[in-house]
Amino acid sequence: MISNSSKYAIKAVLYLALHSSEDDKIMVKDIAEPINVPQAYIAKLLQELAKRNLISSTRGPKGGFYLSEEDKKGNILNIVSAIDSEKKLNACILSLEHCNENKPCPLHHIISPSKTILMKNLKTKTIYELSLDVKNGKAFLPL
Amino acid sequence: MISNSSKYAIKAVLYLALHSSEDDKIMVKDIAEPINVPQAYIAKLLQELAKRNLISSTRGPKGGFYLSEEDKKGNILNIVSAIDSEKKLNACILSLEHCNENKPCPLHHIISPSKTILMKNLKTKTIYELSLDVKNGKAFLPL
DNA sequence: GTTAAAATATGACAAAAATCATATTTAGGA
DNA sequence: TCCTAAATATGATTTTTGTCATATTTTAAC
Repeated sequence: MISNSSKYAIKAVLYLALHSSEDDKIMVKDIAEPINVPQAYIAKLLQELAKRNLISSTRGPKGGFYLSEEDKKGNILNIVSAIDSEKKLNACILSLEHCNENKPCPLHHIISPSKTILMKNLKTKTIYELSLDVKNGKAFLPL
Repeated sequence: MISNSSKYAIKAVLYLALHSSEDDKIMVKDIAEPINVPQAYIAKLLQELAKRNLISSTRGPKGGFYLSEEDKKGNILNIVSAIDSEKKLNACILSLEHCNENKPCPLHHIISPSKTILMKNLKTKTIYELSLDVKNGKAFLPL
């Protein structure tokens, strides 16, 4: 339901939230190591996020990836949606089709509460707020 | 987190719960079609479940798969565990390591409530109870 | 016992996801 | 303006997952 790629992307974005700014861009090679994801792999993911304006980047010397103030207002669900396909996300965790509150499949009531909560939580907090938790010692890195 | 194979297995088991008994075994070819899963594929999955005693089977003429009374007391989590690896199941939905209540990663509180609920729900109801929901019109098939 | 009907075991093949490699484009600084 | 440092684009390779095929074993019925 949530791919490995998404998880890597989340790691990278949180890393950027904590360590980058418009004047302090970070190159892929300096992101890959601390978050423990292969460089070529995370590069591809970051490029995709940049293309969708979820993170920012500039090329050339002194270039790199960073989060603008606007970017920091984004949420985790945005990241996951960008990497995984929309369909996968909306699918029931057990991918049952034609299944809803009115005409539930036998598993609907088993699955749907957790899905509802997950979706809500994934978009409630901003990237910025999540990074604050780390600064305040309420949460810990590395992931 | 929950593979396609698991979902197919669940479908098949629910089908067996509704249509089979010790005196009424069902051959793979008669399961594959109604649940809309390739025969050779579901066969492999059912064999795995049978090996782990989550469902029952006998070979030869008049043979087939079925659920014993004991089998019907099982839950969905058993099925999923048998097909997907233990590690995958226990992993955080975002597969963050070394992450717990005391030392949560930034996403822990976003993820863990939904995971807790899912795990609980997956083992609360028995296969039998789920099949009753269908008989009573509280839930609907096919999935 | 022999036969036929079923599951079982094994493994080949295909598709998708994850990983890695390389050539191209852009931007800053000498 | 030219060189170099960075992202970007593209796509090749590997691994995992899903799908299919076939030979073997077991069991019931005659």
